[in-house]
Amino acid sequence: MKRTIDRRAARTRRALHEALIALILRKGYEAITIQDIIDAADVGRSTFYAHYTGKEDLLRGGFETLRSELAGARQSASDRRDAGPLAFSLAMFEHACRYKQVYRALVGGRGGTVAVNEIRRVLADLVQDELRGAWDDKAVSRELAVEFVVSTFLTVLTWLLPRASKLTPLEADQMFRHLVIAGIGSSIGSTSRGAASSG
Amino acid sequence: MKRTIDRRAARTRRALHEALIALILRKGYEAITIQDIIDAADVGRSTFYAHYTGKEDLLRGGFETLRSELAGARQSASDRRDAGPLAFSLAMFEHACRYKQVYRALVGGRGGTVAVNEIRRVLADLVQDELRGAWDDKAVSRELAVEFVVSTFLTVLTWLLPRASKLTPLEADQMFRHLVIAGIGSSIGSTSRGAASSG
DNA sequence: TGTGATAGTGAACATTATGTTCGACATCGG
DNA sequence: CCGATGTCGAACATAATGTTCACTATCACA
Repeated sequence: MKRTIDRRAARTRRALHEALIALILRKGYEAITIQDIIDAADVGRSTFYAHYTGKEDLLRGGFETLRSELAGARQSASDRRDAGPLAFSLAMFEHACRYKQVYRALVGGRGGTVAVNEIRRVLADLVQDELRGAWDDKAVSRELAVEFVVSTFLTVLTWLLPRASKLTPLEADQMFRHLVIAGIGSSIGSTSRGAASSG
Repeated sequence: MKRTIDRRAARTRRALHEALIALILRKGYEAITIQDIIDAADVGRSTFYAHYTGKEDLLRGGFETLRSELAGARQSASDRRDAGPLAFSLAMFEHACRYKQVYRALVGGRGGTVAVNEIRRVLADLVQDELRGAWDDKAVSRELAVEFVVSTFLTVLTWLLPRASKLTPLEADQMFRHLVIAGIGSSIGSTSRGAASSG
């Protein structure tokens, strides 16, 4: 079988991904058509479909790099032992800060669904790893906790992106951790019955 | 001007909404075309566009009833004063439980984006109301807190729906409150830093 | 019950995007 | 150099969208 990828194929794929990003920045994900992409990438129509099944497929492919970057960041963080649990978050906020433009274009518009779902999956895998072996709760299953962590992260991220003029990744990370670990119980004065009284 | 809606118009709109729900249950939101809808509703094509700008618009319209139902439920709950803050959640879980089929079809598939966003908006308004006047936190703004509550609610809901064979709305509500108010701090070695190093 | 206003019909049309096919050509790796 | 593989690009089939228009049905109201 073929082990190494043909240069031409690699070139084509790279061109397509770059074109996609450029287009996302220019007009947002949703408005992009296949025609736009292959024009920008200077690639034949049939060639496109030889590689990807559609816009969505192409976008998804672009997240492989993110996945490995994050995995690496998390690894080194947990090696240094300076981040405690949820070590991924700071790395992710930093990543988002660096590629802010792309993130905003992806997450902002409502076309972001595909992208957000993909990010969600990448994160879910990471969090799953981190919570493994350190879970002790009768009220909430670990699966749900993973979803909770991921969705809170994304909430903070998408809330931040349109306003992230001066917020540093570190501050963002602190807000995230505050919410995820302590909830908002300390911030609403009212006493709630039965809510936090599990155990 | 016209205050009361013409019977014919009302009839048409109702037919369209019913058709949409039926179709959502049968084949999922995303796969539905305008043609499907007007066939099922037995309505002329031009008539459809005289009332709605598209599928999405039609769907959105259907949430007006949800909005008022929830507002009512929340009102009576806060009248009885038996729910503390976040009074909406139990009502919403009950609503979701009653219309489980529809919710599953809407939230489950990835076509659910439009629906989920709409639910998100309805909820955000409610939560906004409930958190008004009772917010005291330096670390997290109220706006973000609203987003946090809503997204946590939706996380619990979407996590529950595919498995909600035996969960009661009350139990769901407790999980939700636990997460939102106390976070997961008590379940992981929150301040410890060795907890996550599983490898 | 008649009448003007309003709503609905449905086929035709323009438009836009998708995804496939195929013969000819280019480039790769060996 | 050669066979395998990738690319081109135009043509095609398909499918959905949204608009138009002349005609018909129904409504609200006097």
